Amino acid sequence: MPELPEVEVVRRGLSASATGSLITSLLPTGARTFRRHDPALLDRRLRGRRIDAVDRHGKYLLLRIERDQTLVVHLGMSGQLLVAPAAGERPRHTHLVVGLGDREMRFVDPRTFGEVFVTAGHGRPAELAHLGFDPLVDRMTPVRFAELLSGRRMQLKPLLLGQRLVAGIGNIYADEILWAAGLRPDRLASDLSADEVETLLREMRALLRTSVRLGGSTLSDGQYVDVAGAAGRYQERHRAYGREGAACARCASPIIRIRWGGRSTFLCPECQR
DNA sequence: CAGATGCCCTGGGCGC
DNA sequence: TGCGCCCAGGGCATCT
Repeated sequence: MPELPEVEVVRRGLSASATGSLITSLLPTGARTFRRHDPALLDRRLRGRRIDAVDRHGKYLLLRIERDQTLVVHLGMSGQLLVAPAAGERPRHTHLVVGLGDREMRFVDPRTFGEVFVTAGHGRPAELAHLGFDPLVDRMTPVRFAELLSGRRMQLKPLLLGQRLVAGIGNIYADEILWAAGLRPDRLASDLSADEVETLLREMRALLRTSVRLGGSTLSDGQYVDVAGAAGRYQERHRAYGREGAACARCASPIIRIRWGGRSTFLCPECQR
């Protein structure tokens, strides 16, 4: 489940290995991967051009291509971007191959929740206009964050997951951030004190940064890996997600799991308030 | 407009 | 060993 830290680790890997590379071919094969436009557009807009830079907003990767094009990639639930020698065998569920001379970038996505599209310009794509701020890229002050929260009579977890307020947080990091901030997932955003708002913002940034530093979270399904195929280590630092029945690292009470909005939520019922 | 629900999809784990 | 079932959940459409 690639969320912001995992996508950032992929971004760094791509930035290091693909920046400056010439796109020599494009082979889009996955029908569901290309749902915004005709996949033939990729070849017309990108072939023969270089990759200038790799940016990210929330869970979206933004590959900046010469002559004002952006290749947007969302990994969805099971997507991987792998850079490998072009000679090697491609994994099952490879839906796009971007030729980079004697290497290639492969978009692999068994569950096809991911998406790829091309858009004009090097700013924030219009398709991503609905996204909120990125906690590691955009400037955000506690005062401004408090303003954004004060108008929302929404519970914290669905608000963090919604992408409209803040972009990049999914189910794992929502639970981890709320545990770190000591806040219950069903607290209303508009009811937080100034101190709680500040704690939430601080813990969100610190935790996401630490996860990036440790290479993100690779769960037991081994689904998430970086561009070279290596797993992350942040799952060893999880304090709530996936820890039903384990002792809370802060108060030693058992972590509980509840079904909420059709998905799992892990929390400490004692010290998250 | 917030909030709930269902759908898309495959692989892995589990019970029998 | 095999089969059916359930679960993982991001984003979006649809409805109230």
